[in-house]
Amino acid sequence: MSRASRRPRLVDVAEHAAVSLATASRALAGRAGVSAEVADRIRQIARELGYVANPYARTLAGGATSTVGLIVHQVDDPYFAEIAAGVIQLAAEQGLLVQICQSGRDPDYELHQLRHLIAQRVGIVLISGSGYDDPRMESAARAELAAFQDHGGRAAAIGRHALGVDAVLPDNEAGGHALAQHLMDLGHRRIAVAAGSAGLTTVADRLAGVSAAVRQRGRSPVDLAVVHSAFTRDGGRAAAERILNEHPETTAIIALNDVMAMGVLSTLRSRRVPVPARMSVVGFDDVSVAADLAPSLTTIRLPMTEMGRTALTLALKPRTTRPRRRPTGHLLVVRDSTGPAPTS
Amino acid sequence: MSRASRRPRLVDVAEHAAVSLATASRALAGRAGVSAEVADRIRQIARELGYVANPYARTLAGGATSTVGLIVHQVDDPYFAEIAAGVIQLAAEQGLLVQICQSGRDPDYELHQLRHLIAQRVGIVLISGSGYDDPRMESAARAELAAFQDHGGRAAAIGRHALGVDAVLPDNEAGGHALAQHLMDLGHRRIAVAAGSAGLTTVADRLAGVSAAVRQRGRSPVDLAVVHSAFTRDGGRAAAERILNEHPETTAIIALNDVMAMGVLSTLRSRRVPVPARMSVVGFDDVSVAADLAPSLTTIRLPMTEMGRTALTLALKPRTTRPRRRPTGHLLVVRDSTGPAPTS
DNA sequence: CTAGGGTACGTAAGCGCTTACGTAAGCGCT
DNA sequence: AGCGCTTACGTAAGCGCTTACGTACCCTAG
Repeated sequence: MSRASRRPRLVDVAEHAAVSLATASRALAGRAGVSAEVADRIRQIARELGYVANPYARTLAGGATSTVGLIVHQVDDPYFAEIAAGVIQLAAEQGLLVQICQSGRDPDYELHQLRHLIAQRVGIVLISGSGYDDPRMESAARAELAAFQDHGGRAAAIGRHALGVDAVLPDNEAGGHALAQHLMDLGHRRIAVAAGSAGLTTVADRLAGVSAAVRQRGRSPVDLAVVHSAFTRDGGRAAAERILNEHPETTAIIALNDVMAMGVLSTLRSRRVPVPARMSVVGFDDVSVAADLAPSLTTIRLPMTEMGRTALTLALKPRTTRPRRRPTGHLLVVRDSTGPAPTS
Repeated sequence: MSRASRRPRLVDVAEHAAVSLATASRALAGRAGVSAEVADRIRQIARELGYVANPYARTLAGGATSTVGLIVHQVDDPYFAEIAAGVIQLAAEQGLLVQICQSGRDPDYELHQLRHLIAQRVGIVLISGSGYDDPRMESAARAELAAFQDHGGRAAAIGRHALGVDAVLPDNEAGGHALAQHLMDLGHRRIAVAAGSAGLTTVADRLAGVSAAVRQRGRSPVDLAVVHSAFTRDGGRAAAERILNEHPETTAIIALNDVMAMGVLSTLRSRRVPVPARMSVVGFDDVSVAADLAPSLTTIRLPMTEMGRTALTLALKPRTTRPRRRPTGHLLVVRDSTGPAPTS
């Protein structure tokens, strides 16, 4: 290996400016104790030299850690991809770097990743994905995050509320309610839900909204069948199979997220069930491809990219005594996958 | 803030094991100079204490940097999301963390991100996205990577070959050739290409394959119209508009990637052009949603996730004098978006 | 004119690790 | 027995920063 000149260090800047290390450090950090003109000169020289602080030295010496750890289930799931895009965007604007981990939807592995991230001394942890109904499932992660914050770390959650940290939370219940309402308005009376794994709060909340809407419909009762499966495309396929087999009279399927809806549509296509003529389908999230599916998907729009940005914003603000909660808006987007209930 | 006990440090491990810092360090790094039994004892104690080396201290002291920087255009573009998923997967298996950056398809910003990553002292840089025809566009990045490697950094590229580093490269030309061949076999003689920005090697290569296939068809000549636009869904929409307006006799559109194809399909849908009855459409990449589009997309399959893994694998191997090139397989996947040319 | 206090800067002590070098013990060889 | 070599370990010098503390200096008030 050749050895081109090494990167400039802080001493180089200090020497050029004829000041001490401490002064140079203070000037570049923008801290008090340096006269304005000296600080300007130092910054100028640093720029000319192309000086960039070594983050390892900086962090080791007790400075701020400038990296944010982001945990998602799967980056190539469009829901998480959009969240990640938002986080990365804002991080770049702030000069932060983001370390990304996939939990693969496995709570144990997720905990492992969380520990790993903290062990790697990231300054901020952002965790997305659904929480678990059973509080014991969350308690380990919760404890880990609490200890992390006690050591000065900052954390925020996206779409989960039981972690004891700031969170940005969509109103899953209202969204579920709106979907069911939309279908009932179209005359559907036999509705099936392709739900994600039982035990997930996201599933429970969205489902609760659906049930509530159905229950409010006192007269002309509605049949509601719930089939649990994985929150993935294949999960959606499996759920649709079961719905077609076990609840053949169903006229509308509520998939609890868009990725499942894609699986549902796929199964309906291969089973030659016309959508929406014979079966209406709705999703949840409005991932960007939802509009391009066959047929385009009626769904609840969540501002994923913005959610990612908001979560980082929360984590960047000084911590409050009680965890903050930022609600996100949501919107029913009606497209071509829903239509009037077939008159059998 | 409470101060729960600090994380264990190497001295703690050393003390418990009654050895020196140096010995503990060697044992945990698996380096020579420690007897097997002592090394085992040290590792055992480290495990019990839950010791995890501080990566900042380790790196500062000259140890290996264990973080890989990944540059993509946009994480929520499915092509890049799948690459990222592969990189993150393998990195996790290897105990590495990945820092991810978005270049937003802007060569200047990409260079900025590259510099930032290197300034942050990542150990490995992986760069994806298309290269540029004009070698001067790549030269700055190339120089940056060369200097980086001279300082012991490792780098690999995904889908770009002019960077002077190891690369995993799909055969874009053969893919383009296969697509054109497929359409000509179906009887299409007026083909339009919805190409990404001119100046991108990926575009040029795929286009070259298309042209070659058309040229080889000596008898029964084929009209080929090329429309350049952005490598995005909106770019696909715009290209399709122009094709419909300026080349109304077109019977098949080759979108040079799937994301553009999504835009093309979207435009055809709103313009009520039946696919494939009136117009065949093909894409390139086979992103996971390609099968769920309306209609499902005929395309060239590239193993994106595997490409991500391969790139990291290359970077992890000791460097060779000449940059290595790993070809990737590709496969024509025929679905419902292509059909026989309409007999006008 | 001097005590007290603020400001601007320098000195030096780490942060937690890796590693070059030093040393003592054990080995085989002449 | 004495030599040199290897092996196993310890000592200590950094890596490039931040920051507590120390020291000039200047300004104001008494």
